[in-house]
Amino acid sequence: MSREARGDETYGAEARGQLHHRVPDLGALELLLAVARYGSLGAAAREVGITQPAASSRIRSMERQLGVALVDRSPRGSRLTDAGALVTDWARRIVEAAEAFDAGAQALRGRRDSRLRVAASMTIAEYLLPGWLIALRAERPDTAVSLQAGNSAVVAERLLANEADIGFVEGLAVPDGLDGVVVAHDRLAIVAAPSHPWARRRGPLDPAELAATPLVLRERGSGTRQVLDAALSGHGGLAQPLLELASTTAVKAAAVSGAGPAVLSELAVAEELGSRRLVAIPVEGVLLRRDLRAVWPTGHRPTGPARDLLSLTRG
Amino acid sequence: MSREARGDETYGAEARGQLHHRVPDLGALELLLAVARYGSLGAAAREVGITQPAASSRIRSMERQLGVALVDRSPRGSRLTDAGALVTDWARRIVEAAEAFDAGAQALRGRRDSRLRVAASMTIAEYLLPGWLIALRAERPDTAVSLQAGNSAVVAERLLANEADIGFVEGLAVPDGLDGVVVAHDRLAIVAAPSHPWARRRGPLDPAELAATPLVLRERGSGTRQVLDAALSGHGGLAQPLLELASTTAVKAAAVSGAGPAVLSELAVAEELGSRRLVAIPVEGVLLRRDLRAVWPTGHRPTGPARDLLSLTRG
DNA sequence: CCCTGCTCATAAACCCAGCTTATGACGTCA
DNA sequence: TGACGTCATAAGCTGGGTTTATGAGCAGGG
Repeated sequence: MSREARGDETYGAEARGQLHHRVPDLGALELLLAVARYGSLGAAAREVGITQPAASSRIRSMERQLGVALVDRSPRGSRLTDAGALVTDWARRIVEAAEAFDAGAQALRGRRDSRLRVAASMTIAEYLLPGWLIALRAERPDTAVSLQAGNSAVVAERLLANEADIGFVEGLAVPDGLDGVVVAHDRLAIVAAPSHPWARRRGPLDPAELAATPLVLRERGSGTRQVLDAALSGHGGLAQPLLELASTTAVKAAAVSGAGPAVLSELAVAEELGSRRLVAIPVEGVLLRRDLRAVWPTGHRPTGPARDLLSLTRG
Repeated sequence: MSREARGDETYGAEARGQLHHRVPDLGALELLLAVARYGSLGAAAREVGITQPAASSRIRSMERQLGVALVDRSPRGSRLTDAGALVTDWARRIVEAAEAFDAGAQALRGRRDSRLRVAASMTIAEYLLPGWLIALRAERPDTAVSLQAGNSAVVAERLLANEADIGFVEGLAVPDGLDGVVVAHDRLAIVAAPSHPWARRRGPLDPAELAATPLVLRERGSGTRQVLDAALSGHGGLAQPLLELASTTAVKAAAVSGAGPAVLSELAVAEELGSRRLVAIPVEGVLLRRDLRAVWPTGHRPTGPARDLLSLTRG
């Protein structure tokens, strides 16, 4: 019983999880980007390593799938239609996410004998490192990178055992035995669904009010939770949480669906803020800021590839 | 001559454009997310509408492809490994980009008889609208949306001809015959590669210095170019551009590769700023801000689905 | 203690999407 | 008019991902 195409009048909860039926696969999207760059199906085909008929057929089936003409064919080449340009822009974002995935996955697989061995905390590995690795690949294409993710203690241990060349940690202090520099900041953002009353406030929130309000939070012991506890200890301490969830994603989902205000790393909610699925609530006079640092064993400043990476993260 | 797997020691310029050989396809990524949610291969399989053996095989081949164990199998279910959790986070970003693509593409295809007909400027259609459509689908799953992208004049024309129910424009003024409200702001950002001297400045840039410096820009007549011209007209006017390029993407690429400072919508460079592939240069005393407005024919405040959408964009 | 029910793995057969090669039609330009 | 570029069409092959059928391992209850 093959799954047949449903009519598309309605998408309930089931819509999620069937995306690959309605979104062209990565190969097709890469092909589309190549067509945009080269203005020719044949040239694009060459670029992605297939033949011209294959490219022609693939673009055509993508147009059928989307129900939109993407390309204006002419004997002198092919240009994107207006709709095609828009689709290509959206496609580019998928491909960029795939590049980040690839860079990260490659490092994750990288064996211990890589030229550059990185140890990083979860937040950094998740949000920042892929971008850095892409930049590094652009500048030094032959640097093989391996990545080990873990908390500050793990990072320190790896560095001190000379099993990593450079580390990245988030936290209030630099672990013993390590030197470091701040490479970025991770502010905690108070976020709520746009429908929440806080989203309509004129002025910033009072710290005491924040502390007194039940929030959606990560469980006790998580990094963000620690920073929040510390910041609000002088304002009466944190109220009983509204929800305690195990993952950043779960917290985000709860906030988006309107369960209540949540506190999350700015890095984690950047996209939701941009599209206004969430709104940031300013708070007055509390420092919800956490330093992200590159670290190395005291006295052993990074050299070689590690230095290349470090210089990327600081500009 | 089949393309055989190259050794992966080195990736030069050719790495781009072969992503789909190293990144699992969307179906596999969705399956992985489902495994993360349900903690079971079989349940995940059911969720995405395939059988358990298919899921098992697919996860296994994904692990082979990435060279990393993603899932810890046990007779009581399956949990992600540490590496698997990281991979899943990266995968989620691809899937989210695919959701935005899908929401946009669906609207692009939508016929004129859709319940909600939207006309939007390019910047808004490209960056903001997909997120809004996802949110709208979450709240009103049965609202069929159609999208027409075009400049302010096109948007106005559609609205006045009653061929669109709501419009979105970017620009200095509201077109004649329309009413509107500001739903977001689009600041122009001065950006440069982290290696550029401006990235190391202590203080903000002087407007006159900005005006006097050759920049990488969109061609004359583009929206961002107009705003920039207007803002700097009082400071000696814009210098001869360093490069004039036809697309936002091309400008971004030039800036990232270090050609020189560029001026782009904040929306267009948010991701690059996050990963520090580009750095924003603050400028003093110039208003590089552009309002993004929802608009409708004077006197015809949006009702029904259009009103739902409008309320999403404003909170 | 064994049975039932959950888990995941393996094996064999099948199907179709996308590939290649070969060819053709259409425009443009010298 | 002929050469070169474009894209389209047709026929045949291949392989990845699917299905069904089956088995093995572990947990908990009668």
